[in-house]
Amino acid sequence: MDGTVRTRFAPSPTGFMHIGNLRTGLYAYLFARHNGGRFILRIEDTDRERMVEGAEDMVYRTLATAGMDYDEGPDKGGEYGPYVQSERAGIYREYAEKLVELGGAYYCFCTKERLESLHGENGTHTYDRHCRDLSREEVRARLAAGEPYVIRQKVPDGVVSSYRDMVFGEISVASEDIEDGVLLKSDGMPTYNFANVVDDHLMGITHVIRGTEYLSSTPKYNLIYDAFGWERPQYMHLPPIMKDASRKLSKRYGDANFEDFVSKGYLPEAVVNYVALLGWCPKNNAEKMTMKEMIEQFDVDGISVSSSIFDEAKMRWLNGEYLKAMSEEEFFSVSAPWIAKADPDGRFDQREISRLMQTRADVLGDIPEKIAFLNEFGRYDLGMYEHKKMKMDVEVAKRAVKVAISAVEGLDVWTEDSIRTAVCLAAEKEGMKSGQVMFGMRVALTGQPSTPGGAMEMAVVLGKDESLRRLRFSDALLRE
RNA sequence: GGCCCCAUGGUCAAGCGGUUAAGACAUCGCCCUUUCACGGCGGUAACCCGAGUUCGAGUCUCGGUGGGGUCACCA
Repeated sequence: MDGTVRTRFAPSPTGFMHIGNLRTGLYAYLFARHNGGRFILRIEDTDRERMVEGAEDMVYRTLATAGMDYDEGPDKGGEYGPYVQSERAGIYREYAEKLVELGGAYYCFCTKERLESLHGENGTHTYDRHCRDLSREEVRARLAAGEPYVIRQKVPDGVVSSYRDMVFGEISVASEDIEDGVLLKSDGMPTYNFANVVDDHLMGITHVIRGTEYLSSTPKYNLIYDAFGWERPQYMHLPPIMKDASRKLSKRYGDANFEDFVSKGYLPEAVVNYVALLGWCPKNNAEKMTMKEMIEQFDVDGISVSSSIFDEAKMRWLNGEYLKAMSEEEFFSVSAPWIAKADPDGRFDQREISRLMQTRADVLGDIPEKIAFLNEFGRYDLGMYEHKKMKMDVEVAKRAVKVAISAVEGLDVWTEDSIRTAVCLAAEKEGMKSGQVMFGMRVALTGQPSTPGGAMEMAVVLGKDESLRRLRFSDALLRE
């Protein structure tokens, strides 16, 4: 032990990485990096039935795109491997047997039927310690006879197991409230709890960072450390992230998972940034932070004890901040695929569209819908021409569109400036306010009540031919 | 039900015995503007309830209520 902080992220490969899971890993990562320590990835696949094909790769991919680099892991190696629990089965058995020797565990031959008869009224199962005091000889004989068995923890009587959690403080549970849980299953695989204790110890984990679902069972695991004579790690339990006031975000309902957000057009760094804020507030109260800043600022004092509700609206806002902070070039490179969805043939000026979208989209996925009018233009509701403040109605619009057509049809140079000059001049000649002409022109060009830019910008994006075609179409529509 | 934990605006949250109870998102209004945005300015909005402790309580203690977690050969 050289005092180096070592934390681990230990997901089980049972599906997508949801936001709550990601945050747990992120805090473990930030804590390790903040303290100049090491961050370890361990795959917990002791439950073969729930394993999902490809889920392990998803873990690697997610960590990579989230920017959480680890020092040791299944695909990275390290001196404490293997880092996949299914490859460590022999180790757990060895330690379980050793714990029996040490008096901290015992063999149990109870059948499933017997166990089921123990079920309480509320669906609770409390093992009655039936096999706890079997004689050494009997155990040996039944083992030799090949009877199936599990190894259970022998919880000492009359003690209160307590520890100081880094975020929740003192937690104590009396031993009469702790069951003699299974450590090694009849298939020879360890239960999650036992594998965790053994692995965390063997891998030199100094700080165990995980969700509050383990807050009240930690005293039980500590008893195992004690029985082995091992030093206990520090614990940092994290409150849950909720979907609403009473439901947790969960994999089962397909809630909020990282990859989904990325494919919806969220920037990975924005998602990570937002998730970091759910349950943690840095001393300087900053909200938009780079990973580097988060590492610098990360502090246990800022972690909250109460649960928080995931708010996509705020994440949208944060994502928009990231988008706006990009250079035009950077934004173009990330927005281009989304622009192409609405304009697959590249008929329009993609760079110009990108420029217009940068301040108008919070999420890249908003882009196709906002520019759908590029490829979809036809009859539309004339009510769009109504605008009290601009003193617009269909009658004014008829004149406006006419003026707009006459103003621009002879134009050789097609830029915002040249169009504006021509339109203003024509409006003045007709005794109209230029704003009215432009308002009418914008609607006539797009058939939309709201557009990602003004009339000049829309005209430039559409180009002269398409602009005139649309203005004439609208002119005809208006006089029907 | 037993045990453990939690409780500041709609949401994220600051606050750690004395504050006009921050800030952000959302929302509303105004300004800017050729529309929509962006941007700027401003508004509405909170300490779950009840007892204590204290000169003084969002902050400490206890009780209640509400919510979450856990009680598996799942993780």
